[in-house]
Amino acid sequence: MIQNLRHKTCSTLNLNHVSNIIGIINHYLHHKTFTTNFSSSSLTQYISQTNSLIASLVRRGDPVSAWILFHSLRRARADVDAYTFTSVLRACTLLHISQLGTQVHAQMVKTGADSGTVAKTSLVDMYSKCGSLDEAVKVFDEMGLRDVVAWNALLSCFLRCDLPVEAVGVLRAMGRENVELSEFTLCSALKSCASLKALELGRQVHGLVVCMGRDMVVLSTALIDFYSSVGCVDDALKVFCSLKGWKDDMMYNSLVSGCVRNRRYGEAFRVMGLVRPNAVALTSALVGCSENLDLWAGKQMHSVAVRQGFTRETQLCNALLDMYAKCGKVSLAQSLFDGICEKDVISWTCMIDAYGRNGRGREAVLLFQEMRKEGGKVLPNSVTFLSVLSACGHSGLVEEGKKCFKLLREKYGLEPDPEHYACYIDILGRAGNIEGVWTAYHNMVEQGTRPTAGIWVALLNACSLNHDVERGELAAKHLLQLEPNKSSYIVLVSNFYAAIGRWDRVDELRSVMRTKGLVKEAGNSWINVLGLNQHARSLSV
DNA sequence: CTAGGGTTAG
Repeated sequence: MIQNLRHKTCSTLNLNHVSNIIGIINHYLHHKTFTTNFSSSSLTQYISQTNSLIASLVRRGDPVSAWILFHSLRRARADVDAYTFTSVLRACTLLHISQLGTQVHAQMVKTGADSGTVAKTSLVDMYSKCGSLDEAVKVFDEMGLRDVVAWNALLSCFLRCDLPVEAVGVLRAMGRENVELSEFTLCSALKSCASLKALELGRQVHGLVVCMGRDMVVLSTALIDFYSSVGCVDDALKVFCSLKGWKDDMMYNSLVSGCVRNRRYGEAFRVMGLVRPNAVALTSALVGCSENLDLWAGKQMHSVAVRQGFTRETQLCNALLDMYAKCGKVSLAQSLFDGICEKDVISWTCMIDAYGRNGRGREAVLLFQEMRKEGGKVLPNSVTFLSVLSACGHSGLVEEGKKCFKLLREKYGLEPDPEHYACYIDILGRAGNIEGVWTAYHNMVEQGTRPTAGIWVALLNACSLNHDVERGELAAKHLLQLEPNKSSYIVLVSNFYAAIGRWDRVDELRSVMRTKGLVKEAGNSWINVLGLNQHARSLSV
C-alpha cells in the first residue's frame, strides 16, 4: 500500500490521496496493522516513508497537503523525527505563515529534534523567510556548531531584510571565525556590495570568484548585477563576454536590465537580439525605461513584446502601463490596462497612480471604486491606498481622501504607514483644516508610529499654508534634526520662514547651505520621445 | 533533509 502511495506521490498526488493516507495512518495507529498485506512494516520504515511523502509534497509545491499530513500525524501522536521537521519547515516557509513555523519549532524543542546544525539552519531559514528576523538571529546564536551553510543562511537572512551593512558584518565575522567560504557566500557578498554600491569591495569579491572557479553561471550573473548596480556596465559586459560556454536566461536578463538602467540601450537591444527575448528581460528593461523617463526606448520594448506575443503576461503589461504613465501617456496606459485579462493588485494600483500623478484625481478615485466593486476579486493593499490618497491630495479631493483614509483601517484592516499619514496630513492641510492636521498627527503618535521626515515635511507644508507659526517652527526643527544635510529639506524650511515673514531665518539657512556646500537641485520634467543618438537599427529581433 | 543569480506598483 505504501509503495502504491509513494508511486502516486510521483504522479498524481492530490488532496484526496492525502486524506486517504491520513485514513490509513489512523487505521494503523488504532490497530497497529495496515489494511492490506503490508504486514511486516516496522515503525521506522513507516516514518521514513511518511517523511519522503511529506518531502515530495513540499517539492511539488503543495505545502497545504504536506501540512495537513503532518498535522494529522501529530494529532495521532505518531512518531516523527528531525527529517520530518525540516520538510515541514519548508512547507511553513512556502505558506509564509510564521505562526505555523513557531508551532513546529516548539514541537521540535519538545522532542529534542531541534539540536542539530541542519535542524537549526532550517529554522533560521524559515524564520527569515517568514519575516521574523529576530527569531532567526536568536536561533543562529543558539547554534553550537556552525558550518558554512548555517553562516550562509544568516547572510541571506540579512540580505532578505535589506540590511546589507549587517550582511557585511556577517562576512567579517566569517573571516574572524575562519569559516571556509563557499560559492553561496560569494553570491551573497556580491549582493551586499551591489546594494551598498561598494565598488572596491565588490572587485575584491570578483577576485575570489575567479579563484573559486566554480558555478560560474550563477556567480557571473551576480557579478553582472553588481557591476550594473555601481554603474560599471563595461565591466558587466566584460564578465558576460568572457564567460565561454552555456549562458542561461537569468544571465541575459541581468545584463539587459543592467544596460537599460544605465541608459545603454544599444547594448541592451544587442543582448536581447542574441537570444529570443523573454518576458522577464523585457519587464526589467521597462523598469529602466520608466526610471529614465525614456518613452522612446519604452516603445521599442513594447513593440518587441507584441512581436514576441507577450501581451497576456500580466507582469509585463503592468511594467508597460507604468512606463507609459510615468512618461505622461495616460491614454496609452489606459488602453493597456483595459487589455489586461487577469488584472492583479499591481495593475489596478499602477492605473490609479497613473491618473493621480497626471492630475486626474477624480478618475483615480472612480477607478478605485470600480476596483472595490469587482467583488473583492482583487483586494487593495497599502500601496493602492497610498496612490489613492496621493491622487486626492494632488487634486484637492478632501472628502474622498478622508473617506479613503477611514476605509484603510475600518474596511480593510490595514495599519496606516507614515506615508499614509503624510498624504492625509497633506490633504487636510490643503483644505485649510489645520486642527485636523494636528489631530491626525497626535492620533498617529498614539498609535505608536514614529514621525518620519516625510511626516514633518507634510506638517511643515500644512503650517506654511495655514500660517501656523509656532507649530510650524516645531516641525521645521524636527525635520532639520532628522535630516540636516538634505538640501531639498533646507529649501523647504526656508520657504516656510519666507511664508511667515521671518527673513532673518531665511538668510541664516542660506548661509548654512553655503557653508555645507549644498546646492538646490534643479527640477527636470524632460522625457525622451525621439530616441536621438540611440541605436535604433540594432533592434532587429 | 539546510544556503545562492534576473521579474511589475509607493
